[in-house]
Amino acid sequence: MDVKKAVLKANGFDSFNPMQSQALKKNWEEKNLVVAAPTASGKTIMAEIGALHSILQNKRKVIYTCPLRALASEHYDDWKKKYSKQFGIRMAVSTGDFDSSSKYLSRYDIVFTTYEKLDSLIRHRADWLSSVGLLIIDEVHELDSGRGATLEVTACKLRRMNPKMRTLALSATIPNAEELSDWLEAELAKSNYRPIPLREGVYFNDEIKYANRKTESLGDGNPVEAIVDDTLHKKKKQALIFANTRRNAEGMAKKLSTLSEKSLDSKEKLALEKDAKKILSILESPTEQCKKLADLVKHGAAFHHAGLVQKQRGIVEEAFRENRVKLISATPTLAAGVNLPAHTVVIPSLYRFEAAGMTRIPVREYKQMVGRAGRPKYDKEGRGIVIAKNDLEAEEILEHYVDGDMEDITSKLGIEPILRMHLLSLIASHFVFDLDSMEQFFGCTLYAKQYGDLAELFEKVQSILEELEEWKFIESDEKKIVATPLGKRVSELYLDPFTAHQMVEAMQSKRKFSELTYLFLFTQSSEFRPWLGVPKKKEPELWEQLQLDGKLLPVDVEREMYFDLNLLRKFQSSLLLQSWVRETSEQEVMKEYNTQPGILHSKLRICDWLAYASLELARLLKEDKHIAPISKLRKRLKYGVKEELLNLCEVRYIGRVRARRLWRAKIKSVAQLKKTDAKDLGRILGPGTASQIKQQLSQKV
DNA sequence: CTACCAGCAATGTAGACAGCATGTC
DNA sequence: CTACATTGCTGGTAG
Repeated sequence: MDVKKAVLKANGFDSFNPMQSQALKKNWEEKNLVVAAPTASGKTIMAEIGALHSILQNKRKVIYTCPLRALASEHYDDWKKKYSKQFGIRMAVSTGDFDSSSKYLSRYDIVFTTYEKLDSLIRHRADWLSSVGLLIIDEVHELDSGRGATLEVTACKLRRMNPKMRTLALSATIPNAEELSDWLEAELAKSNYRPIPLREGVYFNDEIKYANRKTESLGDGNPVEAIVDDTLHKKKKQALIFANTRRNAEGMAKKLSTLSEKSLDSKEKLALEKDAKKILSILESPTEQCKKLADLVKHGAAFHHAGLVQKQRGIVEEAFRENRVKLISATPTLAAGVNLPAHTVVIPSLYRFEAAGMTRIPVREYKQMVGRAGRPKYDKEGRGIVIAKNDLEAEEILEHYVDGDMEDITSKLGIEPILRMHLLSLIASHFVFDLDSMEQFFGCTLYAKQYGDLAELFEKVQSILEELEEWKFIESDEKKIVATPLGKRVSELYLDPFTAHQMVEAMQSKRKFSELTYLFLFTQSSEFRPWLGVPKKKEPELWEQLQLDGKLLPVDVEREMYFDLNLLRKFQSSLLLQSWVRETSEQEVMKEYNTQPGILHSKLRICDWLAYASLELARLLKEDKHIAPISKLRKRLKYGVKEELLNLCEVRYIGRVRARRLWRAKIKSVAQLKKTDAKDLGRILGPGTASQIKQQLSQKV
């Protein structure tokens, strides 16, 4: 069977594009391969060919790994549609989000994971991993990011476990791609090809100056409005605007909604009304943000950022894909996230706030955003336009961003807190058991390739080892290093060893624990970062409360207030959670803590994981007194309820709102619920829900 | 004395991965 | 370091 032909057919193409032909000339069937090409150049086709070849020809499993859960499931859906039935290929997703129970993963031919989940699978010693024939690493340039060390270590682990495994890495067009292919002992295929031509330009003084220095005049007025007006009305296309803050994204969408409204026909308006309604119905009661978004969507505009709940993001994305929503104004969520191209991409500012203050974004990120321009099958070309403040800046942007090279990729393995976590996992999984094996392992990293000298790294490693030993996660003598059972569990739970140490210390202490003690234990961890911001105005009040509640916290407040710059933010984060489990309405929580639904949800998710992890540690350490309180707290966090409602929440279709409503109607337990007449129940919860619940309760008996 | 406003200072700022076992309003 | 929009405060002025 000809794999190449099959892939072409599945994608509806007659022939390969120049980038793909070039890559296929390499010895991809035998050797490792790095493909460095622009976003949307059809790199995935290479992955598909590689995967099919490995499964059908070599009868070996494939792992596809990438930085985002959404990306993993997007590819899963797509590949499943194209190949699953036709070739009898079994596929599964394994991310923290959606897990096809790890045990059964061995039955599948392709497993889609995130870098972290793949690492976690290795930590859990999934034995099928050693029968993998091909590892596909998407977005390898992520090696340079904060999560790069995880990818680096994970790739090294898997390659060492599995010397016969081949590696296929897909990268942006970075200048030092050779270095990367050297590290992976791979062939390199580098290309600048784009199926849909991209015209990059800079807007200033009512005109766009393109890379070839040709210009296009637009109407005058506000730059973004002029470009969007041109895109929506003159060209009848869609626009994507990348704002640098959430507030900007919302403001921009609002300002531009008068433009998008003009390009809607009555059918679209009708469908948008439905979208708006859906957006409003997702939370227990619509927050300000929901109303704002719903209102904009009616006008064919939307914003998109992490403050939105996943489902709302999904609605916006779908409405854009189906061309009802004409413009989206988004933060970088959309640049690296799901594939949502638009004819024209506008970048109002290349600056973004970071720890160091306002800084200009890397060229790589600019290319990432601009790469979203041009919808396959709809557009003949795409446009990526930056707004400049003056002539000088316009020219400078053309040089540095449009014509410029992306930054080199450098290993981030040396970052200490992350190194600490991976070092423990290496020991726990027996990749490292003495100094020799340690040198061997780190010798295979990109870090070693780039820095040559490992002395500096080993100095850090040495001090980390001492720490880990002090915390009783490892034991070592002259000859060997081994992980303790505690250390092994910490590695499996995927905790930062320091977090685990703090949990252990606190739980083994004599202190009394209250709800807030546990919550702070979770929020103080590095996993919880970033902590909620504390408005200056609120600071004095919060310090005062910290003095009052200080005794409840598992830290020495008197001391930490001088050493820990984030103490107040951690404290406030734990108050947010406390407020949630005390049944403050979502709307009120948002207002009081100046946050957004999407943020609350993601924090709750993290907290649930930390709570589970602390529970596991308590079990292992036989600190039984913590088991019941943490279990209870976990459930309360899940539902956002006081303890008294937990019983009712056990029932499906009953969450925080309905449980409280029942309680007020004097129905306080499942037992009482069973005794309640269906009609009475209907009066409290509505007839539909009542019958669903009744049905469920009768089945359980 | 008060209502109002220009002008300037202060303020705040993106995203997202990990465990485990199944079902919200 | 290389931003910028929004909010809040101050002091001045007109009425």
